[in-house]
Amino acid sequence: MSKPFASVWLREPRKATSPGRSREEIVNAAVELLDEEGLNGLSMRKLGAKLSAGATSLYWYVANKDELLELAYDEVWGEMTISEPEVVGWRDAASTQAYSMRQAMLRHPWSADLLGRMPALGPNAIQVADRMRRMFKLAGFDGMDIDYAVGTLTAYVYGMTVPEIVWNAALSEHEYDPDEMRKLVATAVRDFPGMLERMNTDIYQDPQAVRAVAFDFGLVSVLDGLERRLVT
Amino acid sequence: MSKPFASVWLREPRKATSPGRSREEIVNAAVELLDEEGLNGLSMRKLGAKLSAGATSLYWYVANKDELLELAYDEVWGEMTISEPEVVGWRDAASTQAYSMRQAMLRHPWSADLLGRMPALGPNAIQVADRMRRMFKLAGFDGMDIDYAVGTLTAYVYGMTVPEIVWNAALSEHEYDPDEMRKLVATAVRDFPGMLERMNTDIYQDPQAVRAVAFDFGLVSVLDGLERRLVT
DNA sequence: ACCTGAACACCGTTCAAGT
DNA sequence: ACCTGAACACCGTTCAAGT
Repeated sequence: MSKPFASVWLREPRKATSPGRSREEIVNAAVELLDEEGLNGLSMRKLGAKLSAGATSLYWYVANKDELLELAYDEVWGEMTISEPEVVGWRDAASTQAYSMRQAMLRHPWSADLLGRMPALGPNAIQVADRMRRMFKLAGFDGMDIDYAVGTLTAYVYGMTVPEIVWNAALSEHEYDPDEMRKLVATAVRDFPGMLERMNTDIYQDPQAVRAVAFDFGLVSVLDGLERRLVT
Repeated sequence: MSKPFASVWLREPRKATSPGRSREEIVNAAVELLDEEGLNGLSMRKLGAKLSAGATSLYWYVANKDELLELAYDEVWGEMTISEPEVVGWRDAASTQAYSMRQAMLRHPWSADLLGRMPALGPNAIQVADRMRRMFKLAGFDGMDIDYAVGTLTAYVYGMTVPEIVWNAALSEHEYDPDEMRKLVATAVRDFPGMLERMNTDIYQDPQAVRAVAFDFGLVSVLDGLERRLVT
């Protein structure tokens, strides 16, 4: 109840000394393990083994597993790029940013899980937020509206990408067969005739392509909606 | 790799017989436990104890813990209401739907975590999707655009609400002191002068109010953006 | 048909002890 | 300063056995 707000980012890190392992090395190994085996694949013992160390030696560099995940999580944010809004204009920069967020998350599916578990307070996450603020400021937003715009765009990308990742994960556990999937979904949806309309589309033939179109549709809508805030 | 796509919703449930426990009873108890103690507070042993049963007797009703969570998750979707779009118009109905999604998730913070972990395939989730489709159809969307519109609105609400829940959870672990929080954030943000602008606003005095305004701002933007798809 | 307890293979984390 | 192994208190799940 009254213990202080805890996050790796609010503590000074142990200074890196030359010999032995480093926090950076550990985080890199953790990201690798997470990419290969998912969130459940990462245990302190496995990570220790990967570094040919005792499982508990990691606790010298990191207070606990959650801190380690915070550090790994921020690496994902570090992969998000943005073009300079000053040269390409804010709408282009916003689109680039949105696509790059989506791609970074898709590359590291475990980030979808962490997103719902811990706040993004790392330096990379903050840098992304800072860039987006500058972008929307340049667009003409003012005061708190800048933050609201950042929040809206970020929320859209999150909300679109997380279910995509979850869906990918569910599918990757077995061979994907469009017809079989169509039948399964038809079963789930049997009581809602309106939902059956979608059955005959090509969603199940090429889900990736459909999701890309869907992402575009929503992105354009969100950007149009934000642009509208500027003129009124 | 080649095991079939697994989800509670694609199996026939064991038919409820009169004596003994029921699946419904178990799910209710699970939701209660989740509300009280969060996702980590739910273990099969604890849930068993709550029902004064052996931990492993639950496996008669449910294949594993993930299935149980799927069932609990769908209960959250069951709490989302929508006004009839035919009487209030699609924009009003969409707003109501968005607020009610947000509220349902806020009432069950563990849903933020599940969202990034398993697809929502339960009957309640499907019913919500069906209602939203009808709503956007009435608005004038056509073909796949109906689904894209549903996806966009849903994504926005997710993406906005999940970080809100995560933030609430991080804060609820200690007494909230606006000034202390301001200082902590100032530390995290120290290298980004642009971010410091926000320091002097009232975000930290009344975060709840600010988040409500932020949600509105984005919701109006998203709906405006969707509306724009209709005229062009 | 339903429920049980023992057992297995895991966890994260603490801590005294080593170098 | 760094690393170790043993130990603790948990997990989810299986399964033979009970009623």
